[in-house]
Amino acid sequence: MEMAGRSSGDGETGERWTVASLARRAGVAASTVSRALRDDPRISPEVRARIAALASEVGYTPNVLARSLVGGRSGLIGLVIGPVENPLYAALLQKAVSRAALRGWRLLLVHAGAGPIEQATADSLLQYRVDGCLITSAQLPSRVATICRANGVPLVMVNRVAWEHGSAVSCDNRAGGALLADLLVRAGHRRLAVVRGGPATSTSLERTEAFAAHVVAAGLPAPLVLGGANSHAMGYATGEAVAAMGAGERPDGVMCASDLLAMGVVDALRERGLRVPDDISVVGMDGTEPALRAPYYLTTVAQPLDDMLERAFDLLQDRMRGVPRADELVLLRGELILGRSARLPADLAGDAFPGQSRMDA
Amino acid sequence: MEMAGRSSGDGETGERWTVASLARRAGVAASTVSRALRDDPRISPEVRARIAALASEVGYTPNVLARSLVGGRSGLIGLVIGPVENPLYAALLQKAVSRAALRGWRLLLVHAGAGPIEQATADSLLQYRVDGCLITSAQLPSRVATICRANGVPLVMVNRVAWEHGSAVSCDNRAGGALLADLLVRAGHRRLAVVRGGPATSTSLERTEAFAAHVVAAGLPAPLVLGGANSHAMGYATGEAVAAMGAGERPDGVMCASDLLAMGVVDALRERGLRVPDDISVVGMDGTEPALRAPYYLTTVAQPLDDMLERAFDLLQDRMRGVPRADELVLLRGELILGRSARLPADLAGDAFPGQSRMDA
DNA sequence: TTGAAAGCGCTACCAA
DNA sequence: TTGGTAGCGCTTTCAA
Repeated sequence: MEMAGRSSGDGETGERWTVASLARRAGVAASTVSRALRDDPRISPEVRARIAALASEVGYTPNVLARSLVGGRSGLIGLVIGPVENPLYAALLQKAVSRAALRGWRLLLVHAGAGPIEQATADSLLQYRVDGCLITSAQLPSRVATICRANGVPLVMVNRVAWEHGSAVSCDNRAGGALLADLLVRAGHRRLAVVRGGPATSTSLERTEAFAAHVVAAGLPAPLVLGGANSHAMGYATGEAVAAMGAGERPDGVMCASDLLAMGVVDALRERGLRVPDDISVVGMDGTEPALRAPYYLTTVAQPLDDMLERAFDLLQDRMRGVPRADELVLLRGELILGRSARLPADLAGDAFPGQSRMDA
Repeated sequence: MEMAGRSSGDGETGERWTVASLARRAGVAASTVSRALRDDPRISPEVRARIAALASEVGYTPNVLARSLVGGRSGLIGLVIGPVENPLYAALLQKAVSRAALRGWRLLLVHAGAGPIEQATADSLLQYRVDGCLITSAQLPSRVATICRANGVPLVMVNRVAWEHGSAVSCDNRAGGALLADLLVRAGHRRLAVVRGGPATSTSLERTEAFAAHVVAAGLPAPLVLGGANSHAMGYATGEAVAAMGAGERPDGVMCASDLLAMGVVDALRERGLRVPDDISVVGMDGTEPALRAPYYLTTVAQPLDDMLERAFDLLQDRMRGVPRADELVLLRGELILGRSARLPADLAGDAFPGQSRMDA
């Protein structure tokens, strides 16, 4: 009943309409229908209008699978996303979907989560002939990257540095780490600590290394190194450990490799009766939404996710057009967000209350 | 260089291998290759082994698009997911991906987020000939549902009741609401309030209605009705309002339609100096991970997400096989989680500390 | 400006 | 057990 009522030579009842059935119905050739539907200028306005009307009347939808078969492009982008319990990846996912749609691409969800990618799953990239692949995950090695490279599938990674091959768009983690170090140092902190994320994640390494380097360069002792996995639980455990330290050795400022870690640290410190930032300053990095609101109001460096994705899709598009291009690494500057989780330098103290205020990093 | 070295009659250099090129190379017919690769029992073991070896040697990957064209099924499931900043949807997404992979399905990400689905996006369901569709979102009306129905695409909704058509798998929200009401009433709360989510979401309505009904049935005054959107911000605003009430009129127990709301309420109450649960009990619903940990340790009803998805995929699979089946509504019981955000009835008081304890709902 | 025919990569059918 | 052929729905030559 969605189809045309009568099932004469053309509208095969119950079946979906095709270019051929439309052509028969309209009394033209299939090629004409095909061209008309894609607004080929060589088709006369009348015919085009007639076919367009017919198509919309019967609710025709082109079969992209068939189109891809001949055209060679599927319109699909493979998406590998990190653990979405991390709000950062949740945000990336959401933005990626809408941005992809703007370019007429659809996302094939290849993997989500922290676990390794199974072979069968990775194979689907090839089986579905994805035009490109977007990897959003901090883990360094990846089977998907290997497959893409071996098969000429354009690949862009977001929030991670390309490991062996593929292009990448990332926040300038070193700049961010240095920025936070500068902030804490200028605010008068003297005993600092860093809480690291996963040992194999470029983001964590870059952020904490740059922080430490900047602290040392400022003449302070090297920060205490804690953590080692990117999770709230790890942050919490670290916070407990810090709270258990004697007042003489306890750091007065803690830089975390991610907001997730920072939230865990803050939770543990507060549960142990320590006040943030009065007793100890905590800063994070990522700028995820839950970290910016109550009860954290975290001082952090926000990743410019929209810009990152836009650039990532640009890189992908260039390579999908077939133009051979070398791999690129694009670094975008993060934005310092002055929350209420860290003591501020005197010259900034006015900015921090009551909400967050932002300044370019 | 991924291809075979010499480009004789078969291995077209740089191009991907096809059934035809494999056949030429192996000196057999294309149909033989096709059958051999799919382990058709009619192919002799030797030939099959030879072809399998060749295929794996050259790194052949079947083109699913072409296969779908003839076979009629794409192996794709369209996925519409709610706002993933809500950890509930993030968890659902992650579980859906891995569970789909177990059945050999891939997820085509059609939409993510709270916004409405654009027409072009919804059309992709038809264009890519998805075999079925999974909607995970609390919003009641949906363009996608209409499209699926009009085109015979099997549709299952998770965490929401089917609006006009389609099957659905949901947590038994009424039972959950009643369970929480019972818990609070038995613990001696006398002035209760409910914080509702979006006005058009079945989950919110069912949960709060059942809660209220149960409270009234217990002989207490009808709960105060607050809220009206499912977000942390709304929870926070509601918590502020509650905190501002005079001690005489302020509720002593608040039931929230979601964990997200409950977290907001708790954050606001605490920021205003009220203690949870000493001054006021707060319970949520969903059982999302952030709500279960510090600083919330929420008392809530956890949705059995794994079971829900499994059932949803079962429903989908039945309908994808072509067997005509009526729409079904599957309700699964949630699990009461005794956290630390609500005062407990005397008979349960021992269970609640120090971690969470669980009991079947 | 339109039509006829070939073919994308694969599977299914009918013979051999 | 294997091969040839047709055809899925579409686009794209090449002719008319």
